Amino acid sequence: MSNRKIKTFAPKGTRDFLPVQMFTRNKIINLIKKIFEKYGYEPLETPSIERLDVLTGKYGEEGDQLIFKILKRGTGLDKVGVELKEFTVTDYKDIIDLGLKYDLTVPLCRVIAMHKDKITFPFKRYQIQPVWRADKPQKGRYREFYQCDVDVAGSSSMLADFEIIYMVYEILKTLGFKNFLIRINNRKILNAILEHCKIEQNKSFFVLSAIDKLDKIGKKGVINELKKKNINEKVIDNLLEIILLEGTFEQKLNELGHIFKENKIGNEGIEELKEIFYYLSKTDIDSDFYSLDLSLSRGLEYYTGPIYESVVKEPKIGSLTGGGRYDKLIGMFLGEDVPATGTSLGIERIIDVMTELNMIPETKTITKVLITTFDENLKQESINTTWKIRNSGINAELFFEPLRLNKQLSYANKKGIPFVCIIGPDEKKQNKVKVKNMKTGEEKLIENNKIVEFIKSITD
RNA sequence: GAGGGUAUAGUUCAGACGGUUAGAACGCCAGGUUGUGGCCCUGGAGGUCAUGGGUUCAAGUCCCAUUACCCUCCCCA
Repeated sequence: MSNRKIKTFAPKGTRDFLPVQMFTRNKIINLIKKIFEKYGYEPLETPSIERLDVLTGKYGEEGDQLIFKILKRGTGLDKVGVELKEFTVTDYKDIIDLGLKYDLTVPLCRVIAMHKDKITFPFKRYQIQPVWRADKPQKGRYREFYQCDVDVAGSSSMLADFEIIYMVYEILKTLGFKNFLIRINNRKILNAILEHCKIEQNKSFFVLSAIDKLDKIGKKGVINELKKKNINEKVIDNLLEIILLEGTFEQKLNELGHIFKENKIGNEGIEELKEIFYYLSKTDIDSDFYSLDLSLSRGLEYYTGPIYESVVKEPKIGSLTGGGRYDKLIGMFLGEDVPATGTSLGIERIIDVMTELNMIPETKTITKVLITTFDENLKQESINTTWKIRNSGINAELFFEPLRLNKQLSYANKKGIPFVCIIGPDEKKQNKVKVKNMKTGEEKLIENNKIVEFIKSITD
């Protein structure tokens, strides 16, 4: 053995998930999967890596920079000691051809374009996989994290958007969230507002991202931000007056209707939201859980219609889920537009928030029984009993080394295994197994041929 | 891309003005109990004080650089 140690640290923005953490992760993921499947959504997985041109140009300039890019084989740049004389990169494609996937929506679009003949539309799929962002990590933000997407492609119906929003509600509710808000808006309405306020196309991105910060930096903050971008004060006033419209969604939408008058895009957006809100109002969801929020814009460039995200007030961590309609994105791969809508659930953030709010009871182990090994002579007895219990479908662990009993019991105790089987000479003589309840300390001698039945009865 | 913080045992952290064998808690190992865990008691292992350089008679402590991680902004799940 070498006494040299490799310094251990996880790369920034990444984490190891130890068994105790995996239990809660799996629990949450399984619950989410079950709900997706209940609504008729089916699983999909795609590779970690994609061709770079599949990824770029979908997330905006900022997003493109955050894609992890992979050095092409054969550039020589991955070798040490090789002189690369007069090596000039004129195009990143010369040295990079692949990237790690940045989200699950773009790969979905690629899949739809590639396998259109095998897919029945509307295509309702869910996908739970890690994605990577070359970001600077901070609270609630990682460089490798799981996303969990549900989308429906091939339907323009607002029922699809409504169904997605309802699923988000059901998932958060089922996970135990009490206070959250699903904010809903529409890109068409935002575009109409920008048009109405006569904001130039090239400034629309800045304006939208400033407005999006409304609940974070307040009205004054937004005004400052917009002034910095040389937006005329009159325009700012006009803009904020609309964004800050008050009242129920109906009142807001009607007011927007008056403002837009003949604006076709704007009116389309209004009609879409009216439909979604109508469906929502007919459900069991308390209206406190969703609202029309005209300041919501969402960063990704590809959204074309209704957009939505869910947030919690405490702790401050950004959004838990986010999504919207993207009717043009698949067309970038296929050549013909396929309407689509969907959302992404941030599993990491959901878990972080649930942990911070103490919403997750700790699971120490999922093993129900430890079978101790008394000595070499009785080893086979323990093996037999272990397999008998396992074959009945109960999680059981066999202690391999015939160490002193206190070691074996201490192990069960530390791991939190609730029951222990002891098979020593006394038990063997009587053809019995001693079963100890680690919580109460109670012990019972059970007939060998009744052991499975007994374990079943106490572990249910 | 801009700014701030931190780096000492497996882990979380102490180490006033630089001064002799670097500490605690938890965890780990052994024993107290060779058929009984948790609690308690006793003992033990474990640190080139992130790396490299500098100042000094003397550096974990002061200075510089490097690296890593954390946090804030931008942006996002």
